[in-house]
Amino acid sequence: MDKQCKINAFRTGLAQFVTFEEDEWEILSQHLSFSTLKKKDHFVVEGKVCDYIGFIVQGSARHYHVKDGQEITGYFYFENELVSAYKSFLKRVPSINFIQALEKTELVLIAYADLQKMLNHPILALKMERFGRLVAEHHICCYEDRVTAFITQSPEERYTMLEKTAKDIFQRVPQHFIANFLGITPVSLSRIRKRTLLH
Amino acid sequence: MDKQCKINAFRTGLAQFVTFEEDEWEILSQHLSFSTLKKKDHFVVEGKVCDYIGFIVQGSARHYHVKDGQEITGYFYFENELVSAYKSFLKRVPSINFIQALEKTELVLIAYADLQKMLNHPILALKMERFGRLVAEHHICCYEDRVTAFITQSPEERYTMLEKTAKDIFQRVPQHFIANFLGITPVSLSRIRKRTLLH
DNA sequence: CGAAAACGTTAACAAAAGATAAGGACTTTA
DNA sequence: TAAAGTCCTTATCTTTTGTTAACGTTTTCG
Repeated sequence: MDKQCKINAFRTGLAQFVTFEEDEWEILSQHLSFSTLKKKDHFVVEGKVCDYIGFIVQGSARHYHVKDGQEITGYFYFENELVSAYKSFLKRVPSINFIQALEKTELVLIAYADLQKMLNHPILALKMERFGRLVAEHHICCYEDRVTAFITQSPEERYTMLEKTAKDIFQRVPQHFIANFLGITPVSLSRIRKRTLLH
Repeated sequence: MDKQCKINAFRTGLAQFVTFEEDEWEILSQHLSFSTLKKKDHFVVEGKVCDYIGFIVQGSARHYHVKDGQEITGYFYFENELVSAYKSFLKRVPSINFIQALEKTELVLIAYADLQKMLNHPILALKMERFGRLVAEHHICCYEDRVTAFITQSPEERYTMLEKTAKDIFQRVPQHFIANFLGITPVSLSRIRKRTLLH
């Protein structure tokens, strides 16, 4: 996949937050880099500071923790979404988790240092601040829903909801990752699926 | 409690995100309003759009959902913290939960319309965008930890962690609210406490 | 002050989830 | 292509949690 194609996809994807004018885009696009992850390559590893925000042009990834030698998947990322270990990226602290490609994945990257430059660039600053704010606000809304689900719903209800709102995820992601995402074990998810099939 | 005292507390509290210069503060402070909630007064109710972000000068509040006629407490707010139903506030949609004062609570408020004015004010815009971004980023980091706890920890581990990192909460908040916050029933929390006392 | 409400604990039972292991189907890869 | 690995299901057993209800204490409020 060539760079221009990736850049175009990125620009289109950003439009849900902010639209950049030609002169702005000129500058911004000079601060981008590109990456292709093979399946199982890592975008971030535990213990290292995450230096990039990535935009997924094609492919997917998962976010996971290692606890007692076991991997626990906490989140998925798909096309046209931003991916990063935000706390690590924003606070410059070592990541407590991994982010790994689920398949061959094409990314557009913004490095932390470049982002800071743009936030201090006279022409770009205001729009970049707004962009950052809107992205962060978007994530807050997603997180609100996710925490609400853990607080107010049973595992079975969370499964049913996921099945209703993002059925395709079951075609793209191994079921035991989804179980982790729902906060239960793979065995338990298998039981819930059987149980809910028979009403 | 008089206004000037509240304004000062607010300015100090904001310093963790952004510091405003005199001329900026001059403008910003004209867009503030003030409120005192009695115990059990609501800051937001389900079904209504949340029109304010509040800064708690004194007091505390809880965030709760009503499901099957039962209240489920999802979060607490204390002094020097911002409180709002963010998704409702940011996206202008009806809130799906309530926010209620746990005791007499003194607030400094920013109305949505005023915030928008400031975000478009030539002098304030950049700093307000940054302020908004940093607040949102701060919340993202909090949410990351909270979701991680649900994914990787058992209820007992979440209780132990809370007891270690925020012991004072048990003195300020009824235990059955904390149970909800941990994602379990009050009866279950009572059992966990007994169990963990005997090592 | 006194009645009502709120709160935490405990008990008993049912339901659900975790842990472990085994088996079969499907992929990957050497 | 054969072997190894991955993945999902199922079964069994244990542990934990949910549900409901009762009890005593404390707090709230008319």
